[in-house]
Amino acid sequence: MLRLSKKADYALIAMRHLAANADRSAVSARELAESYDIPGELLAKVLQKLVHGGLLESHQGTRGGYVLGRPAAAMSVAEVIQVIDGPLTVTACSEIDHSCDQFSKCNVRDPLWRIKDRIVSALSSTSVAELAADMPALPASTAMPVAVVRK
Amino acid sequence: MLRLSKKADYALIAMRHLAANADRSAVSARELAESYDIPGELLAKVLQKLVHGGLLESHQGTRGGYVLGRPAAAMSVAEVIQVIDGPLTVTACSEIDHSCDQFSKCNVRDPLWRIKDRIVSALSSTSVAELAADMPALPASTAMPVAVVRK
DNA sequence: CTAAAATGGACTAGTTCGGTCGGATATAGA
DNA sequence: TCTATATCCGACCGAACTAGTCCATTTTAG
Repeated sequence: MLRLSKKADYALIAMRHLAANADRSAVSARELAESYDIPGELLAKVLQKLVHGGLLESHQGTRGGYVLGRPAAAMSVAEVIQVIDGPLTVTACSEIDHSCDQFSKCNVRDPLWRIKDRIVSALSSTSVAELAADMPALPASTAMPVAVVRK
Repeated sequence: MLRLSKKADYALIAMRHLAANADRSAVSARELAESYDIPGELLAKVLQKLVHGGLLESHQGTRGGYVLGRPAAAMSVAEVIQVIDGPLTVTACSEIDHSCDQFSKCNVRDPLWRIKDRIVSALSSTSVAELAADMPALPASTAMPVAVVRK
């Protein structure tokens, strides 16, 4: 699998939106949720975590909302994911967690850790700014010719 | 997260073992399970999947067991994982699955797919043979000086 | 014939995940 | 000062998934 969680997805979508509209003032959780059809209260949680992680700044009260905590170029996809889902690990074990039943006898740990490093580097070398630069703007309906979908 | 499943772990451990002992005759599921403290019947299922996927060959009956289906150098970690856990996907959506609620409005899909490609390439470029070459042999207790573990 | 092995389906307990609910606090603007 | 609109935060819930179990069948070497 290696799939990232829905919360992490939502976080990246929100970060990308805020990066693309960095000029505008704070954007509310509600506005983001409606723009992307994300359950509002869940997105709110995600945004709060991003605030705790220092990736966003929040402004409470009427006309409040969220703004990037740092320049988009200085925040990586890896950071966003880690703030939401915790440490990036491919295996159950890590340098500080030997609790896996197979730890002592495991014969694939080292090579897998090395693969993990490559994955982390792929995620770390992509900045939120790059996410935002990737596609035109939001409402510009991405009219790419969708390939025929067969079940 | 991005963690791979326990079954995939078990599969890799087994593949590595069989690659390292490719000279010997078939190894039984039971023997593998005992060597690595893996629940026997679960490992059996995993091995069966690997057979279906063509990565292993099985011999039934007394003194039966499993052997590599191809040279270890011709099987990648990516293949093993896919045979066990299905297609490698980072996002809920893919080229053939647009069922994600956010698909139409998603603004991070393309960059994430590109990251996925990098991950797949990391997994595809590591062969089972490399796994096996990585550490000495099995019982040679890896006496690496374990760093002090705190909490 | 028998013991050891793979095969394969059904089932279960536990955990995680996505999502919801409710209340508390903060604040801009009328 | 009052109110609508926000963030904040903890508790909760159902569904899906995961790891693991159980059991019955088939194959085959000795």
